[in-house]
Amino acid sequence: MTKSHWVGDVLSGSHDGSEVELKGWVHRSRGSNKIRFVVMRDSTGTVQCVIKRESVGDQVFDELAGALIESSVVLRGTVTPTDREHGHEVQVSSGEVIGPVSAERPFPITESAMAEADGGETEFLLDNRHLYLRTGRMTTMLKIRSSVFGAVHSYFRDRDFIEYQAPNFVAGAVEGGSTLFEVPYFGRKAYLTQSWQLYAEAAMPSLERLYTMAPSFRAEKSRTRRHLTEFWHAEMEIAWGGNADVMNHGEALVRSIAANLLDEREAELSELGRDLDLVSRYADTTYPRMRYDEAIETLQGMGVEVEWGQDLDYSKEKVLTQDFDVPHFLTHYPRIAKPFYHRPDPDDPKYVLCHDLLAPEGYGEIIGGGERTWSEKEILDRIDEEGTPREPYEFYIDIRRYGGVPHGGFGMGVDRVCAWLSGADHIRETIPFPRDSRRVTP
RNA sequence: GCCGACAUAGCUUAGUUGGUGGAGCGGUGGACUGUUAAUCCACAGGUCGCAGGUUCAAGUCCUGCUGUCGGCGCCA
Repeated sequence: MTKSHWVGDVLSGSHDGSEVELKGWVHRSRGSNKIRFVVMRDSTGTVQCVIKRESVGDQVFDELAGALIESSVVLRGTVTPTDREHGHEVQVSSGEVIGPVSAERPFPITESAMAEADGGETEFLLDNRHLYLRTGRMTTMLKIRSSVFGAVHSYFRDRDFIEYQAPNFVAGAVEGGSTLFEVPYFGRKAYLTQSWQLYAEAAMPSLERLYTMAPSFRAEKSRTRRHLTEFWHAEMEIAWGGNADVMNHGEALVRSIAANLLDEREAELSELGRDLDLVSRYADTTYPRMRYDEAIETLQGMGVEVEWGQDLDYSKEKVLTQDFDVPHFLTHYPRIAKPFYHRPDPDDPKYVLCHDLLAPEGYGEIIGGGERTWSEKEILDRIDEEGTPREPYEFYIDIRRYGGVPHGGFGMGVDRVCAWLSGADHIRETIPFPRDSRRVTP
């Protein structure tokens, strides 16, 4: 039952002049009662198949002519090169419908639904996400997504990082408590994890270089093109490394993802209308680093009202990044703006050793990371200074009690990187079944 | 949590100062031997989101509700 031939190979000319058996779905169908053109789709592309009544006989012709859009079919025939639009066609000699589509319930996603969406997403398409997945745009995006995921794994594995898994049910928060999803847990309360980080630090003394790519959950009621409540988080942690080491990995990772996309998915990027020169620039250029103070001065110089000590919200980020043509690192935030696990800068403890990587074109923050507070005294001071209770973090503090070492790591929003590199209008376009504050179905 | 917009056929939509809701796509039937979102003819398909109100009369005006979309705060 496996497939012997693929549409992509027909299109590339590998099967010119030979017999093929194509298995796929009817993308479009048109014709007369003597000749029928079925544009067949499989995961590798679409090809026009020509069915003539005189060649296949009445029974086969009528069966295939009656196959509505998205019916699954098998078509056998000879591949012929052609000057017409597709370059290659299949002259069908036989075939059959495998999974019909009934006229009472035709495939609901029509040209009009697609045309209006234009890469964006209507309520209708979100409601019919399970069917929208098989359209050209989503298929292309999912291939790009797969390459991004593959590039992340390759980057870390090529550098001897160990992939390491943390639990998804957790007892405490990494970020602010208000963004936690609470779930019933046998009469107690548990939460869905927001980050792998705290549990990764526990394995840092064991593995020294570790990474993961896993979902994180944040109950933010954010309704923006950059937010999901369930998003894919690529995180890493290294022992014996400081802020700059971590940042170097962040930059190298993002650049290798861009380079890999150009290598593997140039055609798909072009299909989405992405400017390949931009992606090349993201792969080839060094990402500048700017201290928080410098960013504040720049913003103030632009007339933006911002005070030292404030975290930079998206409106500020947007102004700051509008002139950037590559991602920029922002480093050394004031310690009052960041949580306790960020290590204060020994040169000036007003600041912490951290960094955010801001993507250009308004795609926002794609990486957040830094050096961890690693001595027992320092971590206890910072927890108390924040007014955070110690109890839930005892296991985390223990890591410092038994041979603490300098270490650090970052988290990268994989879906955001997909959105940015593909030029998507909305992060939702990059994930099969997006989850946000108002939608958990389908 | 806050601000804004929208809701008409399966889809995309038109609908004027309030006066018997139209079209394109998709579907059905028919015509057509090379179509490219095929074309042409015909047909079917509507609780105008829900509930009230104003009016002789509401898709249209008012109020409430629901849902969705966009944005902010927060973040990756």
